[in-house]
Amino acid sequence: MAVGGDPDGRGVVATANYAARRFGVRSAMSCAEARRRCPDLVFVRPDIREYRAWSERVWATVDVLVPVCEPVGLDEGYLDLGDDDPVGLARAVQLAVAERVRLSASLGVASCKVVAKIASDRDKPGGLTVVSPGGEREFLSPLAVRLLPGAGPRTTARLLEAGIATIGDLADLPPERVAALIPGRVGELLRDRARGVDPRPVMAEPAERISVSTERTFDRDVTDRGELARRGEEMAHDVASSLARRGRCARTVWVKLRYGDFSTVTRSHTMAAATDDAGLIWRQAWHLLEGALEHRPGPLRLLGVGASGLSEQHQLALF
DNA sequence: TCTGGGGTCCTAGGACCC
DNA sequence: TCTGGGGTCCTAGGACCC
Repeated sequence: MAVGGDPDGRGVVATANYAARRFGVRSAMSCAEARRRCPDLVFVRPDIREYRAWSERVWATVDVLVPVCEPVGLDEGYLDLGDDDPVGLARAVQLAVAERVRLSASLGVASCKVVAKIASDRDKPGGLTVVSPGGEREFLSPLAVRLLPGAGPRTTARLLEAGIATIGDLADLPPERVAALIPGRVGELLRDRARGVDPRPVMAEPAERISVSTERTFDRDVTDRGELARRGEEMAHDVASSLARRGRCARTVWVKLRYGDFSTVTRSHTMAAATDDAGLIWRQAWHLLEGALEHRPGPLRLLGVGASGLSEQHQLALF
């Protein structure tokens, strides 16, 4: 079974059960490819409300045992287990979630986020992997560099080309070679992480949102301006209601265009004052869209509308 | 009928300001 | 008689995460 988008259209796999994974079905794979690999695959559309409800049940259970929790998305997160008996507390969390929510949880216990996350992935489903303080390098060293959070497909390809295959290889690299391979702060960050160095604390408070957006991949590439206008205006309204729901206004409006060849263009405009008005957001977005299409015409596979530069909503005084 | 959707962070150049 | 330096904002693109 796979959960994801339209298997007869342009959908991708969001996740798949272990039976499907044995056929090579993976997250982010196109549904068409997944079906080729596993012809009897059953496709299910996602039900985000259901997942949210289950997620809340899990976190309500965890919060009772661990006061400082940082959810990441719906289905994972970091817990500050303290110094007293972190492994005992981890077992208690696992047990409570199994008994009260009837879900299994995979946990990793370690001295920092990056090691804990990698450890949590080592034994699924339902495992618990402990990395003792001081054992970080030894634990990370033999693992594939792709497993390091922050080393995505691009970076991993570059590293592999240079003969760096494991996290240990990256950890042992002299700084000049890291800088040549992955310039800027990203390279330093990844090498630190490869050495088990990660100063990020567990955040008890969710971060302020800094942008809202919506985008749609069309069933077929769209050239017709009228259709683009209809779809775009809907999206502008969705963005405006998302802002209003959060009590926010935005100063920057942007559009995203993806052409038939998958190349992607963005255009943004920053206004003098922030707004949550759907009509105003749409007028800005349409202007940007027309400009982009004038610069590069062609059928669009995807259109997106977004807003950033968020501030608190405020009502101007009338008197 | 290959390649989703909602996000964050980083980079880099140009404008602008003191 | 060349063309400072540092900081911030804006824009566009890219990499990454769940």
